[in-house]
Amino acid sequence: MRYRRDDVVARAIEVLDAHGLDALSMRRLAGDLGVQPGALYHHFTNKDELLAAIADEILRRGRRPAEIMAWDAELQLLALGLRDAMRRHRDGAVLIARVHRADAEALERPLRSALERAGADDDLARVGARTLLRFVLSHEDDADADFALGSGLLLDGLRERLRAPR
Amino acid sequence: MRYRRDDVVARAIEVLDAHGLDALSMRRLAGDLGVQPGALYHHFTNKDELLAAIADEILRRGRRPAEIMAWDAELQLLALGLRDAMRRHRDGAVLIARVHRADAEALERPLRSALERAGADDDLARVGARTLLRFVLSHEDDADADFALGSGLLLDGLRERLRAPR
DNA sequence: ACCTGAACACCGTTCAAGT
DNA sequence: ACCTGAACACCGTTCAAGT
Repeated sequence: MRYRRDDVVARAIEVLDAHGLDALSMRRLAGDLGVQPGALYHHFTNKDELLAAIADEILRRGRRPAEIMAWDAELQLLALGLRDAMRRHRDGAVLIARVHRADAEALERPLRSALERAGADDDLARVGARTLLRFVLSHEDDADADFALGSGLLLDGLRERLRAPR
Repeated sequence: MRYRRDDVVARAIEVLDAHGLDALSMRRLAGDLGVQPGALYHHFTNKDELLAAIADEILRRGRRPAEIMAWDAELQLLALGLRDAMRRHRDGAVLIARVHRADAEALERPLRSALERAGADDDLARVGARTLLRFVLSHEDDADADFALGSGLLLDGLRERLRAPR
């Protein structure tokens, strides 16, 4: 049995969906692949790197093409796309939030640049993007209506500040 | 060596502060107390219950007396108090966020009732409280200015909806 | 009421050696 | 390039038995 890195990630996502993040151990995954635990360390230097690769793949699958639209509609679309991607997998939000703690930059960038194009200064763009992102990551289990209301609150706050740009 | 539940919690908080949440294992804590691992299960049915007791104690120490004030000032004060309490301990936010996932009710209640007194309907009070709480829990490491800006965004959004209560 | 001793069923990680 | 075999240093939890 011989695998490439991508095969391992794909199988890891299957284990995640079938049994959850708690069950996704290096040993369990190795056993599932019919391979010794140590073999995984040929593909990943440690478990965190495996989890990061899983998060990448989940987000890659959920990515939508960029469009030209108003900043608040774009922000809403980005947030919804992220929510959809992470909800496609068991424990998806917990996994992505965990990886995001190690590397916040990649996920925040598109949100931040949308705010910058709307005229937000550096602080507002950075904090606005971060706040919205963390909101999305922490609302996996909420009803769609609650999600809409909560993100609406944030967008209202942002509109308030962008309406009169000093 | 004989301990009561409170002694164990107090010592657990010391281990947390000195070595972090990752190092806070049942075995490590038992060793620190000079006791066998199994002894801890006389005081707590499992590790989650120990963590919940730690979170309780941290929040209890940080609690402030209620005052009569405007709803938005009260919300701000509650958020700041929670932030202060959790920042007094290493990994405090991660710990409390984890416990909060199991029991959201207790932490959200004071925020929700402040919003209800301000005239918010059930949905707005529930979602507003939850959003603000999760914001606080996910911003442990942020600068004070970023925290103020981010919570300001949320409060603006709430004010917008409470100004014209239908 | 609180603890010991000992076990059960797991973890992540390393590394020489094999193909 | 990818894997085996085997080890190291850990986990959480249970439970009969002791004081």
